[in-house]
Amino acid sequence: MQKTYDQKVAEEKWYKFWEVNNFFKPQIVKGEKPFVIILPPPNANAPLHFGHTMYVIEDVLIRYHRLLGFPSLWLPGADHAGFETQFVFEKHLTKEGKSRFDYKRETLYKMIWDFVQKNRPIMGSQLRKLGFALDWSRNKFTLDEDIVKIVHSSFKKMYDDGLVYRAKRLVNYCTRDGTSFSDLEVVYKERQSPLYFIKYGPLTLATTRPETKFGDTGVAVHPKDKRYKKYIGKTIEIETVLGKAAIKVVGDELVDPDFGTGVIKVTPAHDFDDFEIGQRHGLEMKQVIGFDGRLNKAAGKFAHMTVADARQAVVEEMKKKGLVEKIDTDYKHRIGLCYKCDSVIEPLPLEQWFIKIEPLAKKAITAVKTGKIKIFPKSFEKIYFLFLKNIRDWNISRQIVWGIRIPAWFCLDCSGWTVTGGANPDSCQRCQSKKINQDEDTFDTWFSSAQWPFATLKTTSPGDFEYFYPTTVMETGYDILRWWVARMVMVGLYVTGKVPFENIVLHGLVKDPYGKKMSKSRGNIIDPMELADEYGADAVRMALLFGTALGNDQSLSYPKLQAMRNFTNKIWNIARFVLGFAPKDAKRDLKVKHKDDKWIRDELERLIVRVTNNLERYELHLAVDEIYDFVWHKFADKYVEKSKERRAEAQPTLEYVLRSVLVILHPFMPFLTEELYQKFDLEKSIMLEKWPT
RNA sequence: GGACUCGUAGCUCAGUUGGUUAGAGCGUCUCGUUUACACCGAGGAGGUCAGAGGUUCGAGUCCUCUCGAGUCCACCA
Repeated sequence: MQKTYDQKVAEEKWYKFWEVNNFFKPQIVKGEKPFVIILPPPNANAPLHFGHTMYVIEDVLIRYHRLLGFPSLWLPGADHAGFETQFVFEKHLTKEGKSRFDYKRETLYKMIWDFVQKNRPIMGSQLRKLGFALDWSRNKFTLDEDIVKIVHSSFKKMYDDGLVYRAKRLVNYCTRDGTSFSDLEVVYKERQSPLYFIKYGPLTLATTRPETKFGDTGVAVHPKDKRYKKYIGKTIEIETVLGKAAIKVVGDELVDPDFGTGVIKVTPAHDFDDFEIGQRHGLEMKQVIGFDGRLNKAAGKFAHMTVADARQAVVEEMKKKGLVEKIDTDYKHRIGLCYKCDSVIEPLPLEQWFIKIEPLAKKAITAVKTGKIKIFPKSFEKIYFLFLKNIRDWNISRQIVWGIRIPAWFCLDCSGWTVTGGANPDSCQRCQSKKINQDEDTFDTWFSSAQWPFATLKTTSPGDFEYFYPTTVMETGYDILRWWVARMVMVGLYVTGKVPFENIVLHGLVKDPYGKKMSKSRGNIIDPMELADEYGADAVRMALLFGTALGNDQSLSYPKLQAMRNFTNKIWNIARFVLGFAPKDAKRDLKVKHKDDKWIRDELERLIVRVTNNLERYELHLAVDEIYDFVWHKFADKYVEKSKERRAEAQPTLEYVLRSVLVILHPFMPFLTEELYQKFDLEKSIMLEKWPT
């Protein structure tokens, strides 16, 4: 045996070997329960980041269950990640002096598609580099045609069941570019603008936007504000520039009693906070600014003015009527600007698709309460329940191109909608008019990813869904428990009638060595692939598991990486010692007589029990700790040392323990263990071994 | 503002349902150049488990409060 372990050679050699021999493909055995994990699909737009290395937990579970003899499937895929991908792509366009508005919808979509396809092989090779036992023959993408079909049909089912409705929701709209923008695209800047103190009947309120007052449908104060408590729930008479009006006063926590006078006007159609307040108190939404950036006829004589002109005109008129108490000209606040043209972003109400989520949420709560789904660590159940109990209807429309287009057609004649399972209708379902246009919007990315467990299995091999669904474990970061995991439960239950997975396993975040979140803007991103090159994939895997309890965050630790690299070296050298002994000299007497042999075999037995128990509870860090301690301090330091005095007699035990250790360690360190296992000349892969009991 | 997590040896973190002298890795100190390994071995030092109070025969582990760190949500993915 070589003096040192060459991890690079081993990593490439064995992954190819496993893949070529189809070891990652499960053998379907009817009647036998399979073990199934669907890989949380990484965003297809970028290489893997450190968060993705936590997939190692899934790999350990998959490899462990394969050794136990379960037909085990780990299904890979990629997510189109709507907003984020389009945003990243536009940054590339900007570098070339272009923007998304230079292209037609279809062209833009195709360009992003190509951009994403270019990245996908990189991602694939990275997942391989880390040794992940993924069944590549079942690889899926959220925009695969067959997946899209399923997403469409789920939407249709919801629509037919009356779970889908249209409602207005505010979007960031640039009236100059004539389009809406995602939050990522809005640039917030500090601006100085006059703060007007305006008389509203008995009250005085402060606002920077007097021109939107025609859209006011309420006045809000803090519910505990003693000054105004008596007005809450009452309707007050106010004098306005357009004459007398009546308006309701509501109490809402959102109001800051210390700001201005502690009274704000509520304009649900033109302010995000006001929209929230309006929703809570059932206030009407009255649009006064149009998509052309001008006031509409609700503004009376101010109609057709631009927002800026109207503001001045309204203030002048108010001054004349004595409605302006004072003007604070020093007021500074953050204002949203269009990242492209620097215009002020106008929050405007746009009709969008919503899903009535409460009935689905109730079933998702029950699934966990009754134990059909278990959450590890259990403490996350609280968050899960809290989210589902307070859930609000799900807005699934997105005003972007990169995504699955919503299969709904609007009729210009009867204003009705025709929703299909994807097919293009030739006429309106309601009035048979041919004048129909498909909705421009695409689905929220989470709407498709919420269907991932069944959408994937329904579109791989025939019979897959019936055999592998419900899946066994959904393992992912706790940060997307609500956005993704809870929604998978809801939509999965709704569409298939079954839970999408039986266990939810949540891991924590990987932060930089100083405990800070890794992010591009901080510039503290560490490439996991570089570390895998330096320390070896096995060591990186172990370092991620060692010493971090499930669900807890960890800071990347170089000492830990070193320790695990040293551990690989230790095992390599134990093997060198054990296998370096000429086998012909060994007494093949398997009867254990010596107390040392008995001791180490007992210890091994105990280790197996503990590791097995810890794996069953998803306590991987404890399993790793047990193995580390056994291998280094019991096997190497004690048994191997003492065996030197009676080498021939100890040889069978040395070999036996080493081989068992390799099998136990294989889920954690697949490359090293395969490399060493091969030295036993057993002419098979360690992946075909049995988990010792 | 709401919720959650964390605060245990110099550093990074473990410590299942409360139960004997609180553990690991790294670092540190002493010794050791024994042919598996210096990416090593033998041994040692180091903690009033953030603070205060409470429940209990017994608390790092449960409850309350205080202080500190971080994350999520409140707008969005």
